[in-house]
Amino acid sequence: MPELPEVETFIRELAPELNGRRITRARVFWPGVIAFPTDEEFVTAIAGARFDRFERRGKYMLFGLDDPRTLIVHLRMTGKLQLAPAAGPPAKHEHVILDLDDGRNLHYQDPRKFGRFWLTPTPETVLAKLGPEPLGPDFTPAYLIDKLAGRKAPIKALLLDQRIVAGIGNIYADETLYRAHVHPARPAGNLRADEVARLHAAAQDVLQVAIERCGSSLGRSNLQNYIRPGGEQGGFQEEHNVFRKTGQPCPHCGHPIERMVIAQRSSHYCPVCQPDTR
DNA sequence: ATAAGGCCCTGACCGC
DNA sequence: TGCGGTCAGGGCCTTA
Repeated sequence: MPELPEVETFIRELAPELNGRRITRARVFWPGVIAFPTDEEFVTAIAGARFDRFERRGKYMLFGLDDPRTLIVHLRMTGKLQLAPAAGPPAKHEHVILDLDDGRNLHYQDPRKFGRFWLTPTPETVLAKLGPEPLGPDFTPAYLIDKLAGRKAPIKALLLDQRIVAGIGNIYADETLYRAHVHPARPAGNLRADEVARLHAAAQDVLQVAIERCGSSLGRSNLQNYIRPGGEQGGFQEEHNVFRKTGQPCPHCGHPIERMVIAQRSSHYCPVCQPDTR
């Protein structure tokens, strides 16, 4: 599932390919994917625009056009952008195709149909509720201590809350908690300051290395698997310690990794290295 | 304000 | 082999 490192990889790898390219035609095969404006308006309005800016905010991709507008894409669970030579009819689960002026197509595929596109001159309205970037200057230990203070929700749930910090999903929340030796179910407000500081550092370390490894490719099927825009896999799954490793030995102590559900999400942790001190 | 649960989606997987 | 039930989960919504 695409989280911050995967989305960052998409942007980094698409930017040099798309920069300066003009969209000659847009096709939408499932209207629900266009969150704003309507799908018909989207198709008309984006034709002729040229890509010239590329950013990421949390798990959102921002494609700036050569006018005040920005194309925003969120892949949610199973969305994929792939750059390929123009082909014939749309593949299965293909919801958007942008024809480029170099003869290639930008394909959007999403089996679960959770991902969304926005075309807007005011991207801040889409991104308004997001917390700070976890690798940016506003995400400090003091900030995190303040945001968690008094909260009774499990720390895992708050790491997933994009209003607190933007870009962490289920994979990197579990890996962060493991690295910080914090049990996922502990009430966030009960964490000591040094534990929150460890979480802050662990989140930054995990995300930084995951970006260097171009994200995590895993999943039970090719459909769900995260694939980079040119078709290559990421590499960080080889460095996962706990995520989807239930029953396998903890890399540190050897105790079997356990699984529990928190905030309706699977959580994987080592009960020895991440003691439950609730 | 916070916490918890439901919803959207569909392919994979499991048990019979 | 076929079939029904369950699971996966990001963001948004409703409820308490």
